[in-house]
Amino acid sequence: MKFISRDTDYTMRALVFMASSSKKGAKHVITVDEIVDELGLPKIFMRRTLQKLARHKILSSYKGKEGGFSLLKSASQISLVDIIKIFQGNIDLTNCLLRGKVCPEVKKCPLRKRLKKIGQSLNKELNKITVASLL
Amino acid sequence: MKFISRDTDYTMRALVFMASSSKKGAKHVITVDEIVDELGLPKIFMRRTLQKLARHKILSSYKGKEGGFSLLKSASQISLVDIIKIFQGNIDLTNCLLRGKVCPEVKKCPLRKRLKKIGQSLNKELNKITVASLL
DNA sequence: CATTAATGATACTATTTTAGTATCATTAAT
DNA sequence: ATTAATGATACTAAAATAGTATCATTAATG
Ligand code: FES
Ligand code: FES
Repeated sequence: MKFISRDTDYTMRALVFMASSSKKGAKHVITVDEIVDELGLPKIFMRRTLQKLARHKILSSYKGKEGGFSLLKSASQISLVDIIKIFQGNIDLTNCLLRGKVCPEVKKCPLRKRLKKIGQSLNKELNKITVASLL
Repeated sequence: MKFISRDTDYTMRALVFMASSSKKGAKHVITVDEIVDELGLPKIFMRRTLQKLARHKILSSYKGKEGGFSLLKSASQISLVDIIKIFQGNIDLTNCLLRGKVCPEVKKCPLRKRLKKIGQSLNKELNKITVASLL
């Protein structure tokens, strides 16, 4: 069962790379070319995912010559669950079984409540995995 | 983000139906037709999933006239996680990010360890959701 | 101010996975 | 022998994922 999509995966690697190279005091504006050369990822694909991160205010982007991307949030404020949400939507287990007949009173449904709880704790745990914690 | 596939979903509903009708003391061999009529599910699809459950020793099956399926395991011994595993494979979060460069020593990888732990507790929780608990 | 090198936006194609169907073989009751 | 069920497997359709192509916009810089 696949839990993490390619976008999420590549993105996390790119973010770790960006964080580590800006930590080293190097320039913190990095181009897509630099990232994909370093990590061996498909360029056009990566461009699209980084653009999305910029729209979500995780990165800033700079157009034109000498442009590129830089971290907008700090590495400790970007967690795995943020990235999963952006590319894969909310982690929500309650989408759910037994519709209709078996469970007519959705609001009272005990299964739903339990799944919700499980989902919440999963979110919480994944939220602790930040880019900073991977450096 | 979809966590539960159609097979898993339909199957859980079918199992709850089967468990509840055998609980009522009614006959416990039930045909696919009865299940899909009751729950409004696609028949041929359902046949295939129930056959798979039989192969996995969750159901027994009886061929021929008057045949059908019955629960082999008791409702309290069938959990959501069992069914997810059958149709969707293991719930495994460690498939994982940062291959190659960033994380050369796979065995020592702290991220991997943390994801593994999270996956284990998720499994544990989903394991508590049994068919019996949904009756 | 033209050139160059970057991202922004969006449409397109290919691949893989999921969902669902069709069919024939086998089995057991009557 | 007939009928009504599952077993096995191949097939098709639809949706999601992965990846590409292209043109527009922007900013540096000689
Ligand atoms: S099981 Fe789905 S609403 Fe209760
Ligand atoms: S992050 Fe994948 S092995 Fe460590």
